[in-house]
Amino acid sequence: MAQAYDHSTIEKKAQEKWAALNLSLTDVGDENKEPYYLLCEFPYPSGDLHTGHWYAFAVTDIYARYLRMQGKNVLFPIGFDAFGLPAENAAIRNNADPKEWTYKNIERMRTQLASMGASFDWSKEVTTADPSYYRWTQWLFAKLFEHGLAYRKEASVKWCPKDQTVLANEQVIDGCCERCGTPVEEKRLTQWFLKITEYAERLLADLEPLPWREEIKEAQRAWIGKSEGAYIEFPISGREEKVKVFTTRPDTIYGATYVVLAPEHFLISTLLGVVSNKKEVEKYIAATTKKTERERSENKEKTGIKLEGVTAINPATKEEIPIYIADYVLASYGTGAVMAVPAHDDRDFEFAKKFDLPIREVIEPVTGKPLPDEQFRKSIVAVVENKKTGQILCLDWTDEYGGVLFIGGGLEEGEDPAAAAVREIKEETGYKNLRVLGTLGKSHHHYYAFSKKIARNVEVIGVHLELVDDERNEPALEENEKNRFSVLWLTKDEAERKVKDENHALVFRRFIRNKPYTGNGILANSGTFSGRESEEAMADIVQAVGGEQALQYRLRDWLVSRQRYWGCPIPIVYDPEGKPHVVPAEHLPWLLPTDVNFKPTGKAPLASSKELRERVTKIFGEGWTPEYDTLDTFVDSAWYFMRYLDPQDTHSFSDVALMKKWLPINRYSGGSEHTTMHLLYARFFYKALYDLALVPTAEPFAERFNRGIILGPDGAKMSKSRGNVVNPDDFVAKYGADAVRLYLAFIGPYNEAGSYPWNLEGVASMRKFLDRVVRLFARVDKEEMPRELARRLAQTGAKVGEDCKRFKFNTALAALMSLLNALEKLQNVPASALREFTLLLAPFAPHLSEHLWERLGGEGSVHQTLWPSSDSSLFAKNEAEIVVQVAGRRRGSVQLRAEASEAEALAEALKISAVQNALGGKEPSRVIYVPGRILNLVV
RNA sequence: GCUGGGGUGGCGGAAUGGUAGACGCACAGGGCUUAAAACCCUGAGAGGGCCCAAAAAUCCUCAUGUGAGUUCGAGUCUCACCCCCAGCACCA
Repeated sequence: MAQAYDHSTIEKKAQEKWAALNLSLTDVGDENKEPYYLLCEFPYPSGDLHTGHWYAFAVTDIYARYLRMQGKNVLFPIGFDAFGLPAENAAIRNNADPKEWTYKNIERMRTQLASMGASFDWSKEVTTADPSYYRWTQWLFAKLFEHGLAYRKEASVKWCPKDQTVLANEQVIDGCCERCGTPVEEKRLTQWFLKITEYAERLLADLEPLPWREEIKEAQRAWIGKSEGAYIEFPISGREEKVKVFTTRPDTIYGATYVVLAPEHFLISTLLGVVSNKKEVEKYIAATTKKTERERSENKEKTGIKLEGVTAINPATKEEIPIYIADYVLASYGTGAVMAVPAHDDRDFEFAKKFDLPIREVIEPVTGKPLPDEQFRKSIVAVVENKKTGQILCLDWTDEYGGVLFIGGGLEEGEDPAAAAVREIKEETGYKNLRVLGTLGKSHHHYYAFSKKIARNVEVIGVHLELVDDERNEPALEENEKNRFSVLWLTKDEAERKVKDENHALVFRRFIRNKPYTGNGILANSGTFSGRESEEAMADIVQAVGGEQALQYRLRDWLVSRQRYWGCPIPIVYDPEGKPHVVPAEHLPWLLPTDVNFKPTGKAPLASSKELRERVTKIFGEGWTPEYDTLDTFVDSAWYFMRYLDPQDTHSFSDVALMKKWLPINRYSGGSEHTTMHLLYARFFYKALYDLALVPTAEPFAERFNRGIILGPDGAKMSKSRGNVVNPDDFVAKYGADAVRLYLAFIGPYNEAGSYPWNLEGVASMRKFLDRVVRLFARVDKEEMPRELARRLAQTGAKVGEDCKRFKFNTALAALMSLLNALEKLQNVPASALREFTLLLAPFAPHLSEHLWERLGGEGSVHQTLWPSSDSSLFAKNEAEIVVQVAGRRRGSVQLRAEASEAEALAEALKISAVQNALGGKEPSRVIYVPGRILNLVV
């Protein structure tokens, strides 16, 4: 074999050595070294280590090893997120014990994780399915319950009919179960919730100062989904009840021409007594509640039904307006009821069109910015449609300020806008037969008419017309309008693209695209508020209609009940009256019973346990009953990083002093798929504990890095069905773990969530690099280190260190490769240079580096040695290549002393013939000189 | 649709406003070899000019999605547009 070393022997030996030296064992009480807590998301013990695991753990391990060489006391723990569905599903399939399945997998994964050379501190291992762990999950749940942060309510929940369980909102993707893809159903059950909504504002605000990548923060913000608005009550005519709505646009209330309730709205049952179309309404509600979430959102065609015989009163206009029920209003957001303003909301507009409801414009859009000395004028913009060809009539203005516009023109004193539109069209195009389809409310347009050199403030009325036939006269153009434009018929798409004028575009959008105006503007038809700016008047309007300013969040409380077996039992028992009580601490861990039937029956598996019922009776008395649900596994993983500090603690979930010392976590490395769920839950949980004075800081993670994903060699996501799954073990066997680590580090930047195809030649090329390193070591000699080489090593050391800090392992490795290229060119390779090279390589290829370290006669382990400190005097260069540019283009370069003066540099530069050529005999009019870098001669 | 992140060779990717394409893959030519593999050396963004001819060096032009702008100098900053990816999405 042409490989220069035997990786299996070397790797085995190195791992044994590290184990004997307790290399990755962290003394968390150490007071001498600076603590650094490096956390990886812990794996689910699915049984086999795949490429994703390697990418997650082996690459982060590089950083752990680097930090140790920086003299840091590094805590780099690992554990298993061991509760969850796959174990239970496997158990159902094989009629086995989920516990056995899980622990067998954990055993297997421990060996596999060790094989990558990851320097985890196994003494801190945590397994969420261990009673010694979940005892504290239960304890923490009890704390939340005692402080009102865990509560029970009957709620409409997402139910997966296949897995026979309730799901969290987050586990529903496009209306389907995240795990099995089955469309979810709605079910009303009494469930446990954690009050994450109470922390919405702080989860949002505390995100701001965190130095995380914007995409991570933005995803969390979107998930929390804050909006500012107001609650406003709409009285129901002749009744006590009121419809309370949430709106972000109280300024549009004068345009609210109906009210809509969600089908689940609590008022409906009362109102059903008085409506005259009770049967139809009930039918509609039955039909919509039967629909799955998916069906509701898939079919965006608006449906709904009017409540006949009852009306609401618009508190602003005092008008009676109809009440509808429609499933486009969500019961779970705001108040489950909305005031509909069809003129200024897309959804209400669509609904109003379908049910033929009045559309009242109360916002006049404003385009352009007010200018000094404006001339006021009234005008029209006419959008003429030829329904036969689907084209729109436009004018192409040929003068220099022109462009494509619709027909526009001034309104004569007292003239009807529609009539003015017809007149303008005739004058400018000659078309005779037009039908007016509709007109729009006013908008305002500020602009500067260059051709006339005046600023204008135009009040525009949009008119929509249809061309009846092609009959046409000569246009009746005024003298100054002749030859200044041509008539143009454009398709709708062309017209949309070519008509740039903002105000014209508004009219087009409204008539042709059938979209309402949803922006701000000047209030109209709004009583005493008419004429004011919509944004500015908002607060006054809320006050005038007796509303209250309010915030709403998209985030819902966290549903944590699961009707599954393999999870942490909820530590709750019910007294004979059915009131919940927490299981007292002395009875924790509240063990998961083993005498259960976990075949999916639609009932919680724990309900089949005789032992659990007897346990409750025995401890609490006759008539007491257990809670049968288990906790969402996201609860288990919301606090595991605290347990790592003190995993065997039997008195507390973690140690106060250690938490104070080690939290917040310095850097949390994980996958982008956990940005919204796990990361948000963990932040919430931590904040709740902070408020109970159980943890020392308000945020758990100082830094968060999302890594990317490794794709198959074909550039597609790895999947068994595609047959593009790469098994890292094959590569480890052939090229060694070090080569695989190197390849994953080199594949792309680790500090961003990109996606990188696995190159089948990649690992081999890394092995080639390592083989070259080994061959280089055969050429070691005792020469003194030349200064130039010492500098090169120092520079590389600094570069590699910097890149490691930024998780840019790809460029760190590139620097090492360049260094190797340079070393290979040397006649004599000094041992001291090889020693330093080994140190720089150690975090990346830990096994081989250990071997080479021994060959060089190094003491102890290379991984216990400090990173080479660089002598800063080495960085001072005495000579530098100065690039010479003429007018910003490179024309050559000169070698100069670093401190050379501009005059010296210029003199040298002028000797270059290419520079002379480019100057063309002229003297440079200006010289820019950046010492040590560049000399730019401007002609 | 909204929000965020991107767009650089055949590919993965590099570049504090200062030599664009580091480093590597794939590729081509050469060496070693009976031969192949392995290994080593060399080349390479595209185009052009120079030349009897070929090769190399040197030289010139064009090149970081498109178009404009700021600057002595732009992959990097500003504006507009196009495209890709991710998150959210009937959230009032």
